[in-house]
Amino acid sequence: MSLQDGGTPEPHDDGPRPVGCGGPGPEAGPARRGRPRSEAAEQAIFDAAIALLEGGTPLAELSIEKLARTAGVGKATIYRRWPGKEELFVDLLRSVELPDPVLPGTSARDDLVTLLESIRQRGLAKRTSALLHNVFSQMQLYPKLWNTYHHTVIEPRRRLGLDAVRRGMERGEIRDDLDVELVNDLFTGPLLLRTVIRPGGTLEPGLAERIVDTVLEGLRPRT
Amino acid sequence: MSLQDGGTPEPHDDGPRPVGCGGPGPEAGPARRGRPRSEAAEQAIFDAAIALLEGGTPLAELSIEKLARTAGVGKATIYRRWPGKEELFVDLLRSVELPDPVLPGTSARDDLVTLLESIRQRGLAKRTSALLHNVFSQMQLYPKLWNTYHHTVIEPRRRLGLDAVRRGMERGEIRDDLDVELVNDLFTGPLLLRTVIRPGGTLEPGLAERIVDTVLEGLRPRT
Amino acid sequence: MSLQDGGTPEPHDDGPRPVGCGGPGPEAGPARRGRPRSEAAEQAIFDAAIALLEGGTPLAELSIEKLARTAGVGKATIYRRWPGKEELFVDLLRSVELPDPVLPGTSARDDLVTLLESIRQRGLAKRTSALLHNVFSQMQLYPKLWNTYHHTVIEPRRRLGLDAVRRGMERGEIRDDLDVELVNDLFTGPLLLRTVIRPGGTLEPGLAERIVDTVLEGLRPRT
Amino acid sequence: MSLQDGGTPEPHDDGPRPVGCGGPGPEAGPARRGRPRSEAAEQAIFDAAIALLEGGTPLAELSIEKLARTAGVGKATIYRRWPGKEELFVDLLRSVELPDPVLPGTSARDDLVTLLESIRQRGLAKRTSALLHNVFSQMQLYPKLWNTYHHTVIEPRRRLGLDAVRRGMERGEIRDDLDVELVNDLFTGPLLLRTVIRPGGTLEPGLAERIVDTVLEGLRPRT
DNA sequence: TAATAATCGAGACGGTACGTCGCGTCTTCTG
DNA sequence: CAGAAGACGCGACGTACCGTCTCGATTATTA
Repeated sequence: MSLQDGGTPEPHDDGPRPVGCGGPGPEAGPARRGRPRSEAAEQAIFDAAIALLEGGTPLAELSIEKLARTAGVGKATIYRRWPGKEELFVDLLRSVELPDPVLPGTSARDDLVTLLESIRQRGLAKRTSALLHNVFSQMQLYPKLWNTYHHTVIEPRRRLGLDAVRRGMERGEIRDDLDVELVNDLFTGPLLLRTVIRPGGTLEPGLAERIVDTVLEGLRPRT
Repeated sequence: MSLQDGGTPEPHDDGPRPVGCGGPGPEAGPARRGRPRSEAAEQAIFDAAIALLEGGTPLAELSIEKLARTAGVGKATIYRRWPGKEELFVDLLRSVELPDPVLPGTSARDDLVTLLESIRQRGLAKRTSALLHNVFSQMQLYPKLWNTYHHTVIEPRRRLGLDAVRRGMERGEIRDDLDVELVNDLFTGPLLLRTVIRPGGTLEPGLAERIVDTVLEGLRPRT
Repeated sequence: MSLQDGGTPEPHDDGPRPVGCGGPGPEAGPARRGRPRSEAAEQAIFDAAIALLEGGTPLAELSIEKLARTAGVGKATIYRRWPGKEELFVDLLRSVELPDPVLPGTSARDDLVTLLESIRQRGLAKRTSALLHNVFSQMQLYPKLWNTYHHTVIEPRRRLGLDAVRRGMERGEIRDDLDVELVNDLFTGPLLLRTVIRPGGTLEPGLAERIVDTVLEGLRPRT
Repeated sequence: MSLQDGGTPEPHDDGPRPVGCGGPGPEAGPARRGRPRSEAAEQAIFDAAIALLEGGTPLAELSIEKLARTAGVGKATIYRRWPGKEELFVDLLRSVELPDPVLPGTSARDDLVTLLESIRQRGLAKRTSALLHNVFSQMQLYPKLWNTYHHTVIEPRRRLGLDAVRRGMERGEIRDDLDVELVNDLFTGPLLLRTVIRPGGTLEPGLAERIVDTVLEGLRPRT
């Protein structure tokens, strides 16, 4: 599925239309024929989807039929772009996702705080935006949607965390006798718990710092 | 929703039928008239649901229609018992859920290890049983199903964790200048992360101990 | 296709529903199960079809979708009864067809005049009723519809004509050295020509007598 | 509809293009600009249509879309030439229709036999050619197609028949106290009955003569 | 024992959505 | 310009489920 290409956030297209160049320059393309797809229609579809989701429509009830009607678009125009609902939602989701954070690299603590803060921000955005909250909280229904989201959004950030932990171990900031994967989960687990599993969980400011510091220091009373 | 009554695992019934007794003997009720509901039908419905889910049917495609057909049961027989799919699944889920663990109370570490181990076991059960994994991993689609599961399964265990942490603070095993909720999340977050958010995550034996000990001790290198 | 059973003008049904008894009495049936089909719905479908056709809708544009909408009926209710448009139209057509004429048998001339007069009447009915005219004049599009109509309506009347001609030959009213089929066509051909092939053709009163008498007497001038 | 012009068998064109000359040289017209229409495309369309119809496609299922795909032609290229399916079929039909017969004029009998024989030949051609039979037998669906065919093919031959009958009356070969229209229908009706209404009807050699002679002589036994 | 009443499997009911196909129009690029 | 290619909004196709509603038949309690 081209949705997992990870790099290009371009809309999906596995139809009969020649997928284009792949070459280095725009002059290399075989000049795809026929009327090009309307960007306006594409935007109308996205807009309608967001409007419906913000209007309270649950993801499970967002039918292609209603979507086309709201967008003033033919159903075929949607099916021409995405094979089904799931792929459409992946694009929709990616179009509003925050970009990967840039880690300062000054220390393991700073990196981890930055990373967790970006997760918190995303969680807050989800909370304020009915759209994202709805989509994300119900996303596990759709395996393809979930997998794609996992590969393109979750996994890259997980790697950021793993790298930060590894660097911290090399610098002596973190014990190096521990499993890197486990250590990473100790940081991200609590935050994701509040964001995804317990959607009502509080994501107050400073939470990222508190988690990082508490995990780093441990819970034992200091004598 | 009567599904949140928490205590009685009896099937839902908000129909015209007098709700009956709940008492120990048949003489306590107003003696409901007419043909009693068939337990065989009920079991056939559960069996069919489990068979279909284990057969690979995604939860989203498990229609009432197909369920009734597979179970050899009339659709009305299903709707007479549950208002919809979600409520049926709640009952189905509860019927295979493990009971709450009993904490030894000997120390905060022991309590938390016991609690996390029970979560791990449930995760393993989900992994071996295609049924539960399917239901749980896709459950967030159905808000009611999710809420009910949250209230009846997740929340009680969260309270167990909170109590264990609080007791640990009182006993001086855990720093008491920390937020109890946060501390609890530090323990359960990593495990739920692997169970729910990252379903491929490893749940190897000893994971509970490792999480608890690492979080308790912190990540700072010991001099 | 049960539409060619010729005898019973009952609606078509080749679905999963057990077709019933076939036995001699109504008590022999295996007591078909489930909710019986609604006669009201059936009538509503017919009414809507007639209303639409009389309202000027060409047969080719009479979609099942519009029909269901007009009748206030689900599409499945239509497809449950007829496999497609053609079979529905056969029933519709038969429901307004005139019954076979009864031939007096007094003479070949009387029989043939009666037969042709009934064809003329049907043609006139078609002309006044936009419904029948539309259906019939465009019917040849649908091979199944045409075949069924041919077998159940046209062919029986053709046999009536053949019998009348044969009796006339036996009685000495008609030369018996001629092909019966050809003779019959000499009578019915002109009338059907005006009715079907040249729909604007005149079907004035007395036409049946004139055709029969002219064909019987021949065109040669009497000396 | 320009399709009823009767004379020129040129393809329909009511578009913006100046209709051109018909003259022998390019200097006679207003010098139409731009690329001229491709005759190859036109032929490809006809060929594709005939191939599909002979391949068994019913007229009702011969979509413009499939036609263009089969012909390797853009849909616009078809719509540029004909307003719709019907007009295309008229041209298609005319391109394979036999020319009007030339009546010998020696006697009413000879004229009528010649005329009926040409109808019989057309019927036979239809029977051997799956194309024409399909088109003609299903043509009544399309009112415009039917009307055009009627005006350009049927009506001229009807006039031929009427003239022949009239001449026969003037010559004393046919009783002149009869309605000319009726007499004509007596001849053509039986043959068209077998050709169109009862497509399985036999069109054996000598049928034309037998019909004409029988109608002329009448059915009364000669004493 | 007979009447009553709620259940059973079965399936029809009016709807909504599915994903596909064809309509006739349009918009792009190539000849 | 006309050519092919194909996207556009639209609407019908035939199927699947939704949740509700009759059916005849079954199985209890109550009279």
